Amino acid sequence: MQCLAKSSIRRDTTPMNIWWIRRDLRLQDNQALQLTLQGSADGLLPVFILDPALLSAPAPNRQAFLWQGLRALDEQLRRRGSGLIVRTGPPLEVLSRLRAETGAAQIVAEEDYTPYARRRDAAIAAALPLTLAGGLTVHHPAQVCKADGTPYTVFTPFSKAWKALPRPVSIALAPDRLPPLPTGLASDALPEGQPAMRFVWQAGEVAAAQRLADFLAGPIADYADDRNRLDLDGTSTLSPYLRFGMISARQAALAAWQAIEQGLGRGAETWLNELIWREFYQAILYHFPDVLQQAFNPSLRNIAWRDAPEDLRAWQEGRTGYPVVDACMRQLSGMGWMHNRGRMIVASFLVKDLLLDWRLGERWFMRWLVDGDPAANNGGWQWTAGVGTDAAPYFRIFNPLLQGQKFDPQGDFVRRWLPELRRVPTAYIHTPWLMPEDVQAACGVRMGREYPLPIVNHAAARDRTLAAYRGR
DNA sequence: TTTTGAGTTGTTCGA
DNA sequence: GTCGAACAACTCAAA
Repeated sequence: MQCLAKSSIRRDTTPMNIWWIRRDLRLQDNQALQLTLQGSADGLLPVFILDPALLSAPAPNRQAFLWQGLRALDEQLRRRGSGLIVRTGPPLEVLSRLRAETGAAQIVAEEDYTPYARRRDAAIAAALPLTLAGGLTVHHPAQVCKADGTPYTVFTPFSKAWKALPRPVSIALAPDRLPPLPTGLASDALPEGQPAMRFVWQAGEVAAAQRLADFLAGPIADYADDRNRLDLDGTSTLSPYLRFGMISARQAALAAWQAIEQGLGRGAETWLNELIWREFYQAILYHFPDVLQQAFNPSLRNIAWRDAPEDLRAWQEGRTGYPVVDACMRQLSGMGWMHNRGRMIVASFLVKDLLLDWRLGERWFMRWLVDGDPAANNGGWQWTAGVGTDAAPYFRIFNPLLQGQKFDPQGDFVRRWLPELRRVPTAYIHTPWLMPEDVQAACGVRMGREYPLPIVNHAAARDRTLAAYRGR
């Protein structure tokens, strides 16, 4: 009762519930928010917790995006008569204290499927009245299972079962008005946060909706073909928004279904499939949390990876001597994002040309990606390395020259991210080491000086990798 | 229980 | 230049 006496909060008038915001930074189609409002209490306490266990991981771009998104959410909340409360510390302690301060009854949050989130939530649910709501995915991972109740581990049957489930019919609109915050409730300041690069991402629900509208008005029509082109803006670029729930998976899927009905068939179908891939990897992580530590496929856990820190650094810094690989890596450091085709190219290069452990690449991506999501990132890396569920066949090794020529035919993408190659003729843009001396002189790129020679011979590296995979 | 068909995203080689 | 087959064998999912 001591804390009651000390407290300056009026807690006698309005009973309230806590909306614990984690990766659902939106007011529209937010099941956790709806559930909080539907509870017995009249008051609403939107809370974001700065959890040291999560924020200690180096991810400057994602954090900058998060802070910006929280500011945007705070503004949306204020406009509706509420506001965002920010607190710092281990979530269990923070929530306990907050309940003591305000007399809040229930805590509601959107369910998250990472092993850390599940451990955390289980511990909190054991001590406090925590209710979890769906929303991170369209369908809960436990819903998309085989007839015998076990999870799918192959994409195609998973997607068939996913599509056979009843479609969500409507989304909940953002509430017009929200109950006011109790007076005198302390809130920590949001960190400023410096992104590692000139930030091109506009965070928040409004920006997400705009991005979706732009995608639906243009690129979706040719998505089936153009999504693979590095030199075009053919993708949705919604991944950072989906990562932080600034748009819900359900909103995206509904948009895809509508587009299909409006006759944007092939493009929209392909995009829906990509959304289902996202759900697939969330489900894999949910059912097989160990994938974050080791290969899903037990027979591929003992590949003899090379130990070559110099090669790793060359890959990280984008100076492997393969222009398309280097341009993609510079795109990552330059904008905290990489084209999906690029992710496959550089992942294949790290694993199958350099024969370095896929987990090194997984970690590097998590550090820099603004959309870095443990499930999707891990799924992608295991797929490329050929060690995961439904993995690429061992012999599927990307040839960086062919990939560059196919998906960046004029070299526009390479020139955008590797300005040192701007004057290299298109005929040599993906194979600058083949330039004769006079061409090198003419375009001002001397191999080994302005641009590195390839750090590995692809054909030889390919044979090395085939041997390593056979010999495991 | 057994059987059958299928499995995101590629490359290379030889006709 | 284009085209089809080979690259292994295995596991999954469903009948």
